[in-house]
Amino acid sequence: MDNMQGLKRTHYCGEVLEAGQTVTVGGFCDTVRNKGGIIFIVLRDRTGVVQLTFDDTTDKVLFEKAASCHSEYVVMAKGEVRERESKNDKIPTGHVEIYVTDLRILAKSKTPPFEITAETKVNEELRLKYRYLDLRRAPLQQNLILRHRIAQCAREYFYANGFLEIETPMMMKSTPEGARDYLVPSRVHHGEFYALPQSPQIYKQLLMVSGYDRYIQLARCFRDEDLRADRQPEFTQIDLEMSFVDVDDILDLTEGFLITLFEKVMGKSLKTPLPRLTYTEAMNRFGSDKPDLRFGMELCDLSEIAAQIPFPVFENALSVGGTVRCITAKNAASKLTRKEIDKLTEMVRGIGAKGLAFVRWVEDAPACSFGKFLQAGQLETLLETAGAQKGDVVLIVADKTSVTLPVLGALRNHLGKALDLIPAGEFNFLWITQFPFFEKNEDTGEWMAMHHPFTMPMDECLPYLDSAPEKVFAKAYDLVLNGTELCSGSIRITDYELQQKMFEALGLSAEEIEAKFGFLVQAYQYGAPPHGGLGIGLDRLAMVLAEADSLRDVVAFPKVQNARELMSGCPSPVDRESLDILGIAAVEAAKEAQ
RNA sequence: GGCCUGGUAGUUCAGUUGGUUAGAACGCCGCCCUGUCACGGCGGAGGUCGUGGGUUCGAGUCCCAUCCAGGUCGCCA
Repeated sequence: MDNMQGLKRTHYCGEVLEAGQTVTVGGFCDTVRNKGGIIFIVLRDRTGVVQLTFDDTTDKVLFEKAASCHSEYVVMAKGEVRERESKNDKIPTGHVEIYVTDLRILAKSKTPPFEITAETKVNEELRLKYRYLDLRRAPLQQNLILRHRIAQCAREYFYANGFLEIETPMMMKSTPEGARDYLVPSRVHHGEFYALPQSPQIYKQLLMVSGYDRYIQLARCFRDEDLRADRQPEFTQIDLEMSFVDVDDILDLTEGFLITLFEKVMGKSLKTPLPRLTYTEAMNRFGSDKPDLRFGMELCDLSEIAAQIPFPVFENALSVGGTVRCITAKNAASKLTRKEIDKLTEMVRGIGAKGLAFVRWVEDAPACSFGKFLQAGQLETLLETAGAQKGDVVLIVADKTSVTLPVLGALRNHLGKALDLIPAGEFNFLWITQFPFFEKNEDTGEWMAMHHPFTMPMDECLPYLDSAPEKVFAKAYDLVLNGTELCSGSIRITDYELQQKMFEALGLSAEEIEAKFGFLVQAYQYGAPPHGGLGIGLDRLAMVLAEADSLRDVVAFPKVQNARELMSGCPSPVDRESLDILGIAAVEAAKEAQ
């Protein structure tokens, strides 16, 4: 094995070089093409590739060394840049090569378990086990570089706007509301636990009480809940909080960041102001509080005409105060065959609907799943209300409003993908505002806080706090990008009396308030400026901007669905002694699993 | 916890109604080749068919259980 004594890297592989330069590069051997009398080695680093060339006319020892190189060997090479005899237009450095005079093999490599190529069909499980090799692939490197640039842009923008970066604790008090906490046992206090933060929420609010006025942190957050493609148990938020602001101030400043981000990182301009929909409007029009606005297919209310039709499904829904609504898939009759609609029915049953009624308008005779209940003219009225024409398919859900809207929303998303309605390369932001303050638990009939209990109700809703919870809306807002919830925030309650009232409205006893939030409630009695903030999901933002399908593509070392990390295998059992120190009894099941 | 999908050389896949020695491509190893760049030519090695049971004269194939991975519902104030 060689060392790099006497060599100093002068260039990255992806830099475009000029003939005549003497350069030194380092990287991984991508491919080694040995033609017998001439050897080409494609050398790769995070910036790109460059071709190293050797021939056997000058230095036999050097040539033999080049011949001994294999994929993923780590080498440094010094040589003279020259124009290629045969150029390759497909790569940026394809017109030059480095004619090597000094080659150092710095590390050999076993044959990797899969080929390190940009495009890959290799099973993700294997790639995650060898994550450090997968991360050598250009697409993942590009994603992590993009993520870095987003983070850099965020820091620069918010620093320039007077924000201070302040770290908040990773070990904090467990608060049983909301998501499940990851717990950290205390060695000093057996039987007591820290929690990893689900978000720095409480601390950043206290920083406002302390007068720091504008705070930002790229905050690691932890939630012990099941994973999804867009949910990892640990993630990063661009977390901020500001004093002396109301909703619009925060939205405007955030939009300013997005404009800068798109200009600097994506090289695109962003149209602002971003659209703002109230929660109610978003639910009614798109069946979702995070609608994807890259395509239409809005929901349509058919309740009025449905009330005239003696179809038991409609009658049942309307009789319990429900609703009948539809979406219309334009020109989809040929794709959405009867069989396909059956599949959709199966799908909506899986998410809570009892079924799916439809009108499939092929040729001159619309086929209607409830045709035998129709009287003359009713189908025409229904189709007209739905805005349907020949070739369209109208998909109808009749149920409680709380079922109908989200089911149609999910169906809309499904069809958007299935019918290829979503344009590529488009970034569609919108704000969702005026969230309901409370939501009713369908089973118990109790009103629960939709957001955390420090969220400020809208000023005009304050009179209804006790009398009409359904009329109370929150100074809370979400940012949505292409159907993904990117961030969430609110104006916080700073008034002690109002905070007490909120806790009471949520059914918390004085003892519970004191035990859970005593320190916070106390803090707010010493003068709290009005404040609010939000947290932007850095991982999700990177995922959408990278046009990746999963957070795993923008997180260096992600966890899989069961929250395991396949490379290291964590979580893992610990020895008896470690548990004893922490005062934790061994789990029999864990022993048996050994 | 529920539902759906998948697991066969290092990798990606094929494998007929259950029937001889489980195939291909890429990768890997060896030899040849002075302009390759998806290099080429010749030759070669490489398999506990996820695991454990069962049915059968006979199981990659059928049945049961289980593990792993992905998606999704519940869950995520």
